[in-house]
Amino acid sequence: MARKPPTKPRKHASQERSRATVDALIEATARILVKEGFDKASTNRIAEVAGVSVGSLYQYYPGKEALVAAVIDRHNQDIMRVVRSALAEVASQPIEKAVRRIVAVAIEAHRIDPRLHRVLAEQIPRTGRLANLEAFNRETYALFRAYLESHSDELRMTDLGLATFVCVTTIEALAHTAVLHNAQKLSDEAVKTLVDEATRLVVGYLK
Amino acid sequence: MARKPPTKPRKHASQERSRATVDALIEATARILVKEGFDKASTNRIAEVAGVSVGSLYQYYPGKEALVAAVIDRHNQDIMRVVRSALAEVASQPIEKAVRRIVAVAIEAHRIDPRLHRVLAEQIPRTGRLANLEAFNRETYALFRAYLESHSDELRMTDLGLATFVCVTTIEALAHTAVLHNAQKLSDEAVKTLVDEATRLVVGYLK
DNA sequence: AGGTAATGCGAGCTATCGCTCGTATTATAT
DNA sequence: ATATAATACGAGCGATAGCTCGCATTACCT
Repeated sequence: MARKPPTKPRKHASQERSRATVDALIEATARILVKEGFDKASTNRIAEVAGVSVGSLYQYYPGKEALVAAVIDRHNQDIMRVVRSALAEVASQPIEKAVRRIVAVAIEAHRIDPRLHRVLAEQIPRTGRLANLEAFNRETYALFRAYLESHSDELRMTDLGLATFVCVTTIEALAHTAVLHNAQKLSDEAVKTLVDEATRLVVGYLK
Repeated sequence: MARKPPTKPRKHASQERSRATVDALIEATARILVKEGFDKASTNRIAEVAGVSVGSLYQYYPGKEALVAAVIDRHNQDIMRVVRSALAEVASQPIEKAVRRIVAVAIEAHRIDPRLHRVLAEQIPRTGRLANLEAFNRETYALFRAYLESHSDELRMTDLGLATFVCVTTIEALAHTAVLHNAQKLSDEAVKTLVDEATRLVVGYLK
């Protein structure tokens, strides 16, 4: 199988100057990924775009995979912020209303910088996906499952783990596919119908 | 954005000797993808593993992307053979029975050489996915939609295009995720429950 | 002010990649 | 048997990648 290059930062930048450098590197990586594609994201090019030398780059990151991982991380945090707050806000609502909101948020989340999201979705498998995406998924699973548990009286199933798997996978796939592969399906009107459909699908399954 | 390298074969091999060469190249590409990862699949390495010279490789393919595309093609044809026959066999059955079978087949299809499937799923975006995966999806969509049309009296929705999108996306995502990310969920028993759940999900949505 | 640590620099080494091209080998046709 | 086309070979070229290292610059401390 494939090897796994290191993705951890090297030196933890302490002064402010260096933090600016690190930011510039991550930002440059994101820009290149979006505007030039993964293959052009060489360490030399990243450093150039960031207005920083390769040497400095290697002081903070062991290679380009680590930079990409950092970008993924930042993006995931943006997404998780939205997801977390939505699931908190919805905790005490009945299933129908809650699911509808969750579906809407899933679509919203995929629309955070969708061009970056697309490139990352394509490239995540090639990077240290373990820590990043897996952690992201675990948290989503945990949050959703917690919701189901606290509303188990409204449900008809016993295996909440399985139910979580089915719901999260379904919602994520619908949002993902709609946003990334069917850009035209995204007039506000179309989003509304999609939310309706997905909600019916999931709610019908749950109760 | 990124450019798109050519993926069409060059010379159409006519003699038998050359067809053997082409086969060896494709087979070697698949083996390397599975056992060493996408990054190691250089043209030099592919030729080496195939027991063929680089020169010969470039007589038939313009580059490694084309080889990968060929592997994808072969794999997709394997899958589509299964999917097509299942959808034909199911054409006259009622929704419940048909969906159950389709879900089972989706899982089966994902279990055709799953290690190869995984690498391809990861790498398809980087290749000429247009012709390959898009064509595959179009056919799946068309086949499934045809089924829905001929059973529209059992359904309660009007927009069959949307329904197809929802069903195909959902079934594919559940099968894909279960097979690729949750290998342990795949005891025969677990597959059975998963099929049950997915069937309930989709059938409940359709009628 | 002077000293030390942190940060930044970038020419350039090595490795590897994609790919070509002149040549050798094998098949087919007559 | 000879000619012609098809196929195979692989050394090696130019490009580019990842990465290091010795040196320059800037910040911090007392």
